[in-house]
This record gives sequence, C-alpha cells and structure tokens, in this order.
Amino acid sequence: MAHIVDLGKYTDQQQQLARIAKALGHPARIAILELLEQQTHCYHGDLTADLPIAASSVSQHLNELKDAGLIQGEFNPPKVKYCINRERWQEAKRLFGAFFQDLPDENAEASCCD
Amino acid sequence: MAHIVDLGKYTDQQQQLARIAKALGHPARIAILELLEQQTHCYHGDLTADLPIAASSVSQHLNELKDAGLIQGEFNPPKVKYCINRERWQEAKRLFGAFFQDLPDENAEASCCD
DNA sequence: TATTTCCATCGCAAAAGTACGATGGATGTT
DNA sequence: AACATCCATCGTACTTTTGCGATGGAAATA
Repeated sequence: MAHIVDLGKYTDQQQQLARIAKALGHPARIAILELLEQQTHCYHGDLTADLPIAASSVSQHLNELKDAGLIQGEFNPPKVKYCINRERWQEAKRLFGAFFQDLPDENAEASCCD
Repeated sequence: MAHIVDLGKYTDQQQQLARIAKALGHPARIAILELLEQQTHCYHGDLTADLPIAASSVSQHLNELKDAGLIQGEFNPPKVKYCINRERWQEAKRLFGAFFQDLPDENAEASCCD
C-alpha cells in the first residue's frame, strides 16, 4: 500500500514528470542515455563495456528506462539495438522545461503566505 | 555497499544530474516544488493541507529536497519558511537543458555501432 | 506556569531499488 | 549436431524509500 501512490491524488503532469525523473535518478542510467544520445553505443555489450557495473545490472537499468518510455529496443539478431525514444524525449524535454521555468522575482510584493 | 555508488565511476555531471532527478522522482516532491514555485505556500502547514499525505511524510520529502539542495528553510518563528534555492534551481535547469539537448538527426550516416 | 500550536524526528512496517552470479534461450559459427 | 556468443531473466542479499502514528521540543499565548 505504501508506494503505489493513489492515482488521482496528483495531476497527470506531476506523475509524468516524477516518472521520468525517477528513471533519471541513477548515474548509470544517465550514463546509458548519454551513450545512446551520442549514438556510438547501441548494444548491451557496448554499454556494459563502458559502465562500471555487471551485465545483468545493465539489463535492469535498460528495462527501467524502457518502462519509463525513454528508450526502445529493436531486435537486430543476434543483438538488440537500443535507441532513445525521440517522441518521449521531446516530451520529457518539454516537461522539464516547463517545470524549470524562471521563478517569479525574488522581491516581488506579496511573495508569500501573508 | 550497494547503493553508495563508488565515486569516480561516473562523472560529476552524471552524479549531479542523477542526484537532482532522484529528488524529483516522486509526485509529492514535484507538487511541493510547484507550490513553492508559485510562492503561495511556504510553510509546512500550508503544504500539508494541500497534499494527500501525512505531515510527517511532508517533513521527510522536504528533507530530501533540502538534501538535494533544491530548497532551503528559514526559521521564521514559530514556523519555518521554505523557499526554492534559486542558485541550485538555475543549475538544475542548466543541467537538464544540456541533457535534453536535441538529438543528432535520426537518419544521420554512421548513426550507430557500425 | 500551563496550554496550545507548529513541526522535526523516531520507530515501525511494507515495498521498491540496486547489484551480482547463475541459468537458459535464441542466434550464429564450426 | 556441437559449440560459442549475446543477453534477458531468475534468485538472492542488502539497502533505501515511503508512509504513518507517536513523541518531544521550541515558540507564542493565556
């Protein structure tokens, strides 16, 4: 009961953003995405070779990125080729951009909780 | 030994980004930051009133946001006034902006792992 | 001083995350 | 067919996260 946050208690945007942020919340997954972004590493083996974790751990991280929709895998026998999901990537970019918009002026009047 | 990722295995940027993303990886914390961003809710009580979780849970989330550097608290007896850490906010904006830069063209030659 | 308000922390329980080695299936090679 | 390669999944162990109620301390009020 603890962590499957009851749907409806937060907005879709909040849940979307949190979902993506959570997927980005580990340096290995950041590193994987950066490698995929450069399009120089697209295979599990390539990624494993450049990451300081075991192959099975890489698989797990790839799965989490896939579950969050940020990447997709295409079977390219005998390997699986991973790519960034461009649509989702743009969506993530948009969500974070909107979230990190400029704050109201620090010295605005009525700035807080009067 | 499990989760304190050995320093040095990932770049500072990767660790910074993952640290912030992790803090954003829960809808309650997104909601808290949005409320602080609007500067209409700055106190623990205000936040708790608008969130679907218990007061002690709000405190925990506030602590995590503070640990990640995204917010700061200022003692304003008998309450604590929370504000977004503007420096850190800009830093986060920059990091995510750089990360979500436009991808190379999908159909670029030599796109991947030849 | 006694009482109330505010909220941080503690202690608990349940769930999820992280990492690894081992297993096994699918594909390609000999 | 026998073997090797690639990698997803399983099983395990440990840590972290999440959430809550309860406790307690600090500040304002009576």
